[in-house]
Amino acid sequence: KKEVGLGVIMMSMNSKQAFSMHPILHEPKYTPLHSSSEAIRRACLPTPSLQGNIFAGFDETLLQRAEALAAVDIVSQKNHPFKPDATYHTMTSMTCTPTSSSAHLHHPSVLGSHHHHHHHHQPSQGLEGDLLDHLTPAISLGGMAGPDVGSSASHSHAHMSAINHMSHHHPQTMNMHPHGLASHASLGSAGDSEPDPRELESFAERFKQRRIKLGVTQADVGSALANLKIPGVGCLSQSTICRFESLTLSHNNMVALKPILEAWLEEAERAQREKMTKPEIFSGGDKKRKRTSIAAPEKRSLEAYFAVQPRPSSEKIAAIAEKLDLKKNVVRVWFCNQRQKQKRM
DNA sequence: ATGCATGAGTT
DNA sequence: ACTCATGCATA
Repeated sequence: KKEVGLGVIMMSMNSKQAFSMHPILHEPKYTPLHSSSEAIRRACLPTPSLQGNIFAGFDETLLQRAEALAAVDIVSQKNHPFKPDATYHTMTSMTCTPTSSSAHLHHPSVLGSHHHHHHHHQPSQGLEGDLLDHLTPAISLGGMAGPDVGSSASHSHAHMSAINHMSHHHPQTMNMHPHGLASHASLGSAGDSEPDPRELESFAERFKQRRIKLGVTQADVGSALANLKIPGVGCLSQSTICRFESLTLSHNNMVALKPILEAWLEEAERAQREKMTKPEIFSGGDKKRKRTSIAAPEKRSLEAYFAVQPRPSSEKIAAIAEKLDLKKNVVRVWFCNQRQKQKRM
């Protein structure tokens, strides 16, 4: 896999923007593909095909039932005086974050690739699914302490990450390629990879432990990645580092990030002396985005709907939104995020 | 540590 | 309009 193949692969794929990216800054990208197997995953999920038919007919009924289910406990009074949702985005102007200087450089994705077929979990039903399972408590290392580490927390930087991305081919048809990232050590196997969750799990744990030992915060790691100058890698947020450590990322995402964080770790340990904080470039004021908060009762209803139909149609979303007095977009995004959540490791 | 959101790339 | 990788804002 590796880059060589890339060109070829890309071309074969769809033409379009194989090399997409922005003109200028761009980044090389190699890793590829992701999975595609969305379809596969879907198939694995419970209630595959039937849903369509069944639900199609009873839609409304089901919705009501789901809601009733969800409302069971709240039944009586549930009037919310104020509006639950409020999507206030305050970000007026501009779209992107101001901070980063440059215009946009987005290019996101790192991704990984492929495979997957893991089917996991049980979607719904049990309801919620709350996830917090893991063992590790929270640690929260509050301060870090370490060497210098600026700790400063705030940095802003917008996004710039850039890692690579690619595309892939048709979902079901093929599997694509592997990502090129290195890593595969063992076993050879033909080409690619082994996703091995075990190793990822142990690496994540080791990573966290060594990071703490170095006295570096998750945010510091994220911004320090840019200093590594790895081809398409820019910095990452504290959120992403946190998710990596707690394994709350998709398997592909974990696989793609591992080599990067591994590289940082080595470098950081080698140069234990200065890693510095990034110069924060703050550009002045920004407008902060306000986070929408969905109230508990509404959330319960959404969960009930999700258990019945994780992928509601646009019309259903609209109906749900109206019923719960939430904006349609908020409901749509909630479902997207919920689906993404069940795919995490 | 997580909830809600954005955006590129696909479908 | 969706999926995925990510991030800001926040609990």
